[in-house]
Amino acid sequence: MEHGIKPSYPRIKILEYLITKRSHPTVDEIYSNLVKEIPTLSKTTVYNTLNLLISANIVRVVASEENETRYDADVTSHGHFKCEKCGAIYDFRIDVGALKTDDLKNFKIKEKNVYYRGICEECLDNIENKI
Amino acid sequence: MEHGIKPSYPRIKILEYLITKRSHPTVDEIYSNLVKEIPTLSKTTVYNTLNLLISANIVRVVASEENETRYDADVTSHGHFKCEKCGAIYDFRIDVGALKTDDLKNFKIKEKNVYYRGICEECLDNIENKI
DNA sequence: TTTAAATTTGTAATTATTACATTTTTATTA
DNA sequence: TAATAAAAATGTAATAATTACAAATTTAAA
Ligand SMILES: [Mn+2]
Ligand SMILES: [Mn+2]
Ligand SMILES: [Zn+2]
Ligand SMILES: [Zn+2]
Repeated sequence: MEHGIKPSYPRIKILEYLITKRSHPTVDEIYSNLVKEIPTLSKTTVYNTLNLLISANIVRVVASEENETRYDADVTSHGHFKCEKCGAIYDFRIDVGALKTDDLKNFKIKEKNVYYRGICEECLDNIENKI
Repeated sequence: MEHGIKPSYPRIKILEYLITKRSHPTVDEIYSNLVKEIPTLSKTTVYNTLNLLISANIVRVVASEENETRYDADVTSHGHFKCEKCGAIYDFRIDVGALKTDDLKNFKIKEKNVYYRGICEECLDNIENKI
């Protein structure tokens, strides 16, 4: 595994889950799905591994207003949209660098997050079709 | 109180705390400070009141990566910067409307959050002075 | 193969938040 | 004003997320 982390089986599977699913899952989602394949997996290992991946900058936490921590293996700059109907978190492209932030000119910015909330296209369509 | 909420004493004090302090406090901070003045205050009341103010759109939750909910009585559009040294959350002006988001053109956006993390000017100065 | 180091596990502790029944306060009406 | 009803606040218990930590297991090194 990259960044000097030893690639144990649980670690590989957890990162693989994040990369392939791209659902910005919670610890619970990761654990519930992987425990089928790795019956000895513990939730503590999921927490440990995610925190390890975060300190290695391979994984990021999705900023949100909810008190549910969601994880993302895409560490490139992009925004998140959470649908309040279906709960899904969508990625979207956004040029965060284009934003002028004079107020922070003497601050050291390490990470930028853009988080929107609303109703996704699919849920809007469903509402229309019900009428 | 605005928006049809009856202005009880705890409600007034909680909103007043948010407006005057502007520190984006946690429930714990609000409770710990106000209980000095209102000895019968309960933490549940703080939670109830904040949730009430949120549904009335008088108060917003600050989006972040931490699992600590922080509240803000400034519901106008602005960004938040969290200093990882001192923990303070700074407001900054940002023109969120300037961001193009073609990916979300068929989505209904209800709320936009911009959250930065890094080191604030004051903490950077302190680090320099120690050298 | 022995030994040491790293990783994983399970349980307990901590913390944040909500649920809910009871009490208190406030407003309404006789 | 006194009785009543409605709203708000309180305290405790329940739930859920996360971390702490010691013991067990696995992996790597000698
Ligand atoms: Mn993402
Ligand atoms: Mn603010
Ligand atoms: Zn949706
Ligand atoms: Zn600082």
